[in-house]
This record gives sequence, C-alpha cells and structure tokens, in this order.
Amino acid sequence: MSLQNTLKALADPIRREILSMLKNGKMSAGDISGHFDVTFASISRHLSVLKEADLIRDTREGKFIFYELNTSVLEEIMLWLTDLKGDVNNDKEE
Amino acid sequence: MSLQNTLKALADPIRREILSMLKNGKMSAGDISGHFDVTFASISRHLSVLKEADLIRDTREGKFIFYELNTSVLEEIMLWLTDLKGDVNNDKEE
DNA sequence: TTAACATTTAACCTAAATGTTAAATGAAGT
DNA sequence: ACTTCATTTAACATTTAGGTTAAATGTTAA
Repeated sequence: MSLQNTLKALADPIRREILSMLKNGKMSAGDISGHFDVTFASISRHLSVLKEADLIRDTREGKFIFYELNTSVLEEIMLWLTDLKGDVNNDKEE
Repeated sequence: MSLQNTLKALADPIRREILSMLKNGKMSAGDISGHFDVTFASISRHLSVLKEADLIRDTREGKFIFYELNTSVLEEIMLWLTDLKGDVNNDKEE
C-alpha cells in the first residue's frame, strides 16, 4: 500500500530473497519455505508481510497456495528514489 | 554500505523525511532536529543510521555539524529494483 | 581554563519484529 | 465423516528498533 509498508517489507533479507526467487515464476509456499533455514510458519509470516505490502499475490490451486511477484508497487519506490536523487530531466531547473 | 543497511535506513519515515529535507542543501543537526517532534538525541541517532548507510555525509564547521545527502548508494537500490521488475532491455529475452 | 553551545553517546524503557512450537483451517482423497 | 497434506494463525520467547533523560565530547569565545 504505502511507501512505508513497501520499504519495511523490503528491509528484510529473507523477504528480498523470496521476491528474487519469484522472479522465475510462481511458487508454492512450501517450495519457498524449503529454501530457507527457518520454520514454515516463519516464512508464512514473511509471505503475509509481502502480501500486505502488495509485493506478491497468492492464488490457491487445490491444496497449494501459489505466490507470484507483483512489481507494480515498486514504481512508487523508484519514483521516490528518483526524486530524492534530484533527477530533474522532467523540467528545467534554474 | 550494503543494500541491507540502505533499505533498513530508508524504512523509517523520519529518516526519509530527513533525506527529503536535505535535497535542498546541507543542514546542521540542530536545524534538522527542529523539524521534528522528537528529541535531539533521537534525531542524532537517526542521523547516525543514515550515515552508516552512507546516505548522508557530515562535515563539521565550527560548532556545527552539517549533513548533506549522498545519493550514490541509491543506485544500488535502483539496480536491485530494476532487476526485480525484470527489466530485460539489456538483452533480448526469448 | 571555564562557560556556553552543538551534538553525540550511554543507560534505560517500551514497543515492534522475528523466530519457535502447537493448534487451527481448508482442500482432496478414501 | 475421517485422514492427510499444505498452509496459516495463535501464543509465547527473544531480539531489535526507537524514544527519553542524563552524562560526555568537542568547539568557540571570554
């Protein structure tokens, strides 16, 4: 939702790793969890943080819940960063 | 230094606000602090987090310590985000 | 060197984040 | 309906982050 949520979600290495894994396509919660050294439940919470930040979407397929990247919210961060960097090629400055 | 440090530093609204303020030029710690409703000491710690993340630089001038933006580390985040978004204009994919 | 000012550091407290285990949900197959 | 499998949620412990006040540091000027 907000930049705040998005940045907070990205400020955790496990969550970033999850996002990177999802670049290659959707994965089930179980598959995702298998890549980490923490419990299933812990990953599940990370997934819900990412979901609240709208960085991933989930779809149930039978017994499995698949997660996939949603990169649209990243635009907001990009814009904020660009603004911060002072990129002024949208209008003349001075 | 690391993406981790940078993102963690950006994941706090006060710290982001400080960075935005510094877009207009350098400011002393006191001036920065004056814009917020928390104590001086609290802002000082935020400044040190930003400094460790290399997002700001400080220079002492007499009694004052001035802070200024250092946006170069933002590149790293931009790259990471771009990669995550799957921007593939560097090579043809499929 | 003492005083005054700007800022940081230390010690401490509270709240939030992360991890664990165990119980709960939800779908599928028998 | 019962069992099994995939996943989430709850309850709790531990760690980390952010805030406060008070003491420490560093600079300037008397």
